[in-house]
Amino acid sequence: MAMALRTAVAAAAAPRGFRRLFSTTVTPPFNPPSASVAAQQREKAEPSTNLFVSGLSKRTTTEKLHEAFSQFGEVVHAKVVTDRVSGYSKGFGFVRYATLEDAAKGIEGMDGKFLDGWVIFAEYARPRQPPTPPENNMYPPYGHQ
DNA sequence: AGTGAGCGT
Repeated sequence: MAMALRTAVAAAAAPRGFRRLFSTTVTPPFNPPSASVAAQQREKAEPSTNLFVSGLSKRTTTEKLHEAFSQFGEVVHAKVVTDRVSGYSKGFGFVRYATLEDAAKGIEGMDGKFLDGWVIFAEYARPRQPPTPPENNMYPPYGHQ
């Protein structure tokens, strides 16, 4: 009985080692851009009229942001993100141009430039979160089925 | 906070 058991254990362990040998010969599948949403969030967003501006001075206001980016196109909306309770700037903001061409010129003209003594970064903003959460909160979370 | 990478009350 003891020998049969040891044989069974050895037979079960062997195939795992072979699988590793064969797995190295498998060609890795191509990874489309839509493979991982989380990884895509770390990459630069595709061209948009909306711009994400970071590296701002804490003293830079929405008006200053609007007027600085207006030199390179028609700004339809600009906003410095501030803390709701303290009211202080978080050091970044958003600028929306009227057209994609203006947005491109805005990046070319403002990215890496100085604003209020700080080097700012202008890039295309990522699409925002779903603005309309579905009505699926009527029932308590983690509740039983 | 005097904060210093980030994606919005």
